[in-house]
Amino acid sequence: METNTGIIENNRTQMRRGVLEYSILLILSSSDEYASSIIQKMKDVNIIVAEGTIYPLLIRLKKLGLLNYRWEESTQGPPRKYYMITDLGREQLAGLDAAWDELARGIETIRNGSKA
Amino acid sequence: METNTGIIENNRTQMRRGVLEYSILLILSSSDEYASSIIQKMKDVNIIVAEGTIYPLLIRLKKLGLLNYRWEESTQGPPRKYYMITDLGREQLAGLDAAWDELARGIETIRNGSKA
DNA sequence: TTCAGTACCTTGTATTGCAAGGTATTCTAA
DNA sequence: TTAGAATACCTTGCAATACAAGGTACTGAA
Repeated sequence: METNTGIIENNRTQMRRGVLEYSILLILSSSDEYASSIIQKMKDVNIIVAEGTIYPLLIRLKKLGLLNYRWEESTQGPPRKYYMITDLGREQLAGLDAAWDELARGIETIRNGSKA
Repeated sequence: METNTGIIENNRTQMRRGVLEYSILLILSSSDEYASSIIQKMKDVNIIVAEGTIYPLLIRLKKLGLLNYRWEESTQGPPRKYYMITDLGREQLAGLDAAWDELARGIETIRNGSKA
């Protein structure tokens, strides 16, 4: 059992890594969210990400001017840091959309080539 | 000018990284190739990869038993090391196909969610 | 006042892609 | 025969970064 620390699981992780920032910007482009809710939304689509990954990343994207945040009280625990996307963030997101499309097209092409 | 060492280029690279092994296995699943021709085939679909990346990777995949190679004379230079995929390689490739599909579906879902 | 739940954040480690540099073979032209 | 260009192989060292693990702090209930 647990033979699955192999190539596949490893690559699944690698693939995820490539789209982390992209996913975050995508999620925030439709609504403001706080770290835990972003993690949950990603988990919902099987993109698993750890806390230790998301916090530094959000801070980095904030520093780059792609995100901002506001504090908001919660009735069920400590205050939440809601992140929102900036205009610059939306600009960059458009570029990432294009990058993703290009990659997906590339993979598709190789895949089809291997059927020929 | 050259403001493009920014988030986008960086992420484009990151995205590529996630699919390096996958692309190599895909390419080798349809024909045997040597390092330079793999690099060229990937470049053809806009997945840029450096020599210093591909050689260690091929060696690693060989060690893992996913690839094998044979030497072949060339009329235009030094002998070429042709890599071929093994049965184990094909098995793993199937897993990577699934991993890619899952990721692509996940991104697609988030994307559509952000239109709603 | 203690515990569980939620939310935030930091540190250290390990992986790994790539730039740069290096070796070797073949062919061509001087 | 020797110099250079083209092709092909490979290694070393650096930098980036995801994550596991560990830590702080606020809230409400028992």
